[in-house]
Amino acid sequence: MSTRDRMLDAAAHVMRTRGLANATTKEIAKAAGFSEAALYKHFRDKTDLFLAVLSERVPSPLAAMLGTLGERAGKGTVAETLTDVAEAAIAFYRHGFPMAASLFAEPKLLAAYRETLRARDAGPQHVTRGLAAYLVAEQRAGRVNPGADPEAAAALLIGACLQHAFLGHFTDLADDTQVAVTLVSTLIGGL
Amino acid sequence: MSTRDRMLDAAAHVMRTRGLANATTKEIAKAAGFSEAALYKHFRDKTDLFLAVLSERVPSPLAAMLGTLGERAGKGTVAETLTDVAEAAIAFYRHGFPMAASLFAEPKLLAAYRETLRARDAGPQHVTRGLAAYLVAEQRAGRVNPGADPEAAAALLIGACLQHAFLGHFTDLADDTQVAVTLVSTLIGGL
DNA sequence: TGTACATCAGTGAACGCGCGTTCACTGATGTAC
DNA sequence: TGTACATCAGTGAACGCGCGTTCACTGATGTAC
Repeated sequence: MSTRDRMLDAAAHVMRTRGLANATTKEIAKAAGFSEAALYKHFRDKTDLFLAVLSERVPSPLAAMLGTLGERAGKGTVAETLTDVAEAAIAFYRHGFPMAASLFAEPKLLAAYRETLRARDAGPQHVTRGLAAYLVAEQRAGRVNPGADPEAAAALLIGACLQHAFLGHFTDLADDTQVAVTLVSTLIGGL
Repeated sequence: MSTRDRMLDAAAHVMRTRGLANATTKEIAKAAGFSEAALYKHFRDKTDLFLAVLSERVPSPLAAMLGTLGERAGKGTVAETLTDVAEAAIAFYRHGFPMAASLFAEPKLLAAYRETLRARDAGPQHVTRGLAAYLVAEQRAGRVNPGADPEAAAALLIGACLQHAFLGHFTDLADDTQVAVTLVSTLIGGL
């Protein structure tokens, strides 16, 4: 593994475990096993390092899953597919939440990150959008109530997953799989 | 307004506009119109000041609304009540999100805040719980499908509101009222 | 093969700066007699 | 009413510290002839 990669891993680790405010060059260098000066051979400054971490160490298994979601339209039951999506979303948000939330402490870093997301045509809104596309396909296949609003339905499910992941950082919570199943069946059944 | 109140207002304002990382004693004192030294006549240290802001300047109109929700059971339509709740939740989360999220940059501050919430028996999980209680009442009144899971339904709606407020900090979004109405009708109708 | 030089990843020590915090102080207001 | 003192909110200037960043340097590796 390259020096740069080790630095990115170390930075991501420190950011996650100690928080953005305590992710100092000293801490990151120590965790990576290099001198602070070495950081500046690979990154222009600390902001450059943080943006690289955000771009290269905040993977999107969720986006990957949503990409293949189109192929699942019409296969299995809708409930099964939605439950898989919900479980993936919960796991993804739980892991990513602290780092993403941290950015709100540094508006300039947040703005810079928002800009790189925009350039890559990525961002949090694409999760809901991907799920909505799947629901549209299932609607066409007659497996989802034609009167339902796919965007809203996707927002309900993904939002509940985001909140569940968030609450996990405040209280001990019920089993994730259980939660995913219950959310999906309630969403499908209506009130 | 007392000096202390002006300091709390100033601190809250700086935290919101400049971010937690830039909410220095110098900035806060300047915004309040006092010297930095004066801050230390009213708060033991910076952490004490921040915790006071969190306790006294993060109001819970949402909690207040949820408190009176019990009285609305059986009155108006369920959809109307849920839409009101959704609108209030969106407004509340949009305003409070940046400050709450910031805390994840300072795990020690987050832990201290979590502790004060615990002591007051408050916290983010109470929003969903309050809404769930209302839904249970409506179920008893036969105005909500008895097969629905109230906790899950509340989590879907509140979660979608939280996510919508969060996304508002990333992209321009549709009108809040419109969103609230669509979410509620989709939740009620099912898939 | 040996020698002289170039390259380059990484370092230890120092830098200036802005931070949170404390200090001795001021000046206005209240109080006793 | 005047005088002497106590109280107390607030200040300007200074403090030590840890931060991000830079500097001159080292020592290993590659290359030319």
